[in-house]
Amino acid sequence: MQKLKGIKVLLVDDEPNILEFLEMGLQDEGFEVMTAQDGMMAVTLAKQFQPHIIILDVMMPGMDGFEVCRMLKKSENVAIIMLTAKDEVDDRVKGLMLGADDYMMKPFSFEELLARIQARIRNQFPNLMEEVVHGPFRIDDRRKEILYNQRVLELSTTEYELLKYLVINQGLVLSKAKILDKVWGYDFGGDENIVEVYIRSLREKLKDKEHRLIRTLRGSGYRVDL
Amino acid sequence: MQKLKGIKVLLVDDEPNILEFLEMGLQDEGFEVMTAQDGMMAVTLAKQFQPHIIILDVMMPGMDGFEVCRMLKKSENVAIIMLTAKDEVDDRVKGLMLGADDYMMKPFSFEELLARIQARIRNQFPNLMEEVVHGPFRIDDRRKEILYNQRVLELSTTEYELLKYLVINQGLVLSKAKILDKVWGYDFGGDENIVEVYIRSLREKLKDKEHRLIRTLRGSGYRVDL
DNA sequence: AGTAAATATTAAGAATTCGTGATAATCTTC
DNA sequence: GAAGATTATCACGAATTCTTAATATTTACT
Repeated sequence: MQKLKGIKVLLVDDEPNILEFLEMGLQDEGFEVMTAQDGMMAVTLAKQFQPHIIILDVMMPGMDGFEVCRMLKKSENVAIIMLTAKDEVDDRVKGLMLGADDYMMKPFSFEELLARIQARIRNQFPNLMEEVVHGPFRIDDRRKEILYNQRVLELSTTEYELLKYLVINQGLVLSKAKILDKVWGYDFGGDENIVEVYIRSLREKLKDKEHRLIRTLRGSGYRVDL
Repeated sequence: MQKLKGIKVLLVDDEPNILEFLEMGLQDEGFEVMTAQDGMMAVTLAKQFQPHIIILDVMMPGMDGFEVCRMLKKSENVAIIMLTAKDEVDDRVKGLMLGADDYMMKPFSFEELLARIQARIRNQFPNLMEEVVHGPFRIDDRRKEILYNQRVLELSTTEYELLKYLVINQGLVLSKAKILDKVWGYDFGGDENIVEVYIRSLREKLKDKEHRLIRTLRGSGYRVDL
């Protein structure tokens, strides 16, 4: 498995045992870890420590996880994974989770948490991975730039997000529904046609006239071949 | 002027005013700063945060500065500067200070503290010194001046702070929300438009007619390219 | 080949975001 | 307290981006 270097993780939970358990485990994996036991502390620490990712328990005395998530998402570029007990998950909670990037139900295995963290990092900070270069593509997320054959592509935000998603999942077939979910968000009401429109725009900018780079798999979706 | 980058400082004092004053000043100088208001917290934070240097007030309720110093010096590789009120300094205190690397008597000027910190760092972490020239920009934080191509820019305070923030984070995309947070403060109530207005003013003074120096990334923010 | 479904292409208008100049409010300085 | 600089607000036009919808083309299947 790939090792991530210099990734900062902030753990927030009111149970010291869990906190310590996770802290030791993550440090062992090479993460830089800090911990907070309540919401206020979490917000303060997040501003100071500037973590890449926050593992955030929903149920806490005082300011709860939702509140913390809302406050930080506004201004900080950080991935948030929410933790919740299994029996707390109803629709209301699910709704509130939406600000987060991912969520997990307790109890979970440490391996699972690790996998989720890696997935988040890959998604949100692909430049921190040792592998930033996907064939002729180079994704620089901090600059919000994608290079194709050493040339900067002039992309709108949506085009950028879409191409990034496609390239990162290079080799996989991605259905339009899935693309819509990931790039436009689960609550996008419009037609799937918009994906086609954007794919076309990307192909044009990539001079992919023959559709060899971004392949159409009729009935299944699209796939980037490198 | 030489600048220190990535130096972590932990401030420990029970007076929030002093704490805040020093924190802002040091952050302004480019240090990574965290704060603690009592001895217990200081020890906990020191273990997690692994600061290069600790500024430690002697007189605190609960665990006092000596105690904290003793505990940390045993196991952590950290420089400690102790702070004490002038009238507390007798021979007994001097004796106890010996564990520390340096000490200062209150009141002291910020400049003095800076000098001491720099001296300590030079001594204990000589490999961390760095020059602060960002391409054609030279930021002189003591004079609150920014030079662009050897010319002094005539900037208002806000313009100065904004340009400094942009230049220091050169190459990164900074959202307007984030800029507001960092330059105007988290509690600024107004509209994000003010960022646009100031960006415009900076572009004018930088003669950046083509927006090549300060680029707009529509929907994402701004980015300085050097 | 004929047909239906899926995808591609295009263009137009809706919506959003940004830039700009004017102006009001606030703070400084003499 | 007048003059000047600075900061903040506002409104509107310009520019870009997003979305939709209508039409064309391709593909799969009978």
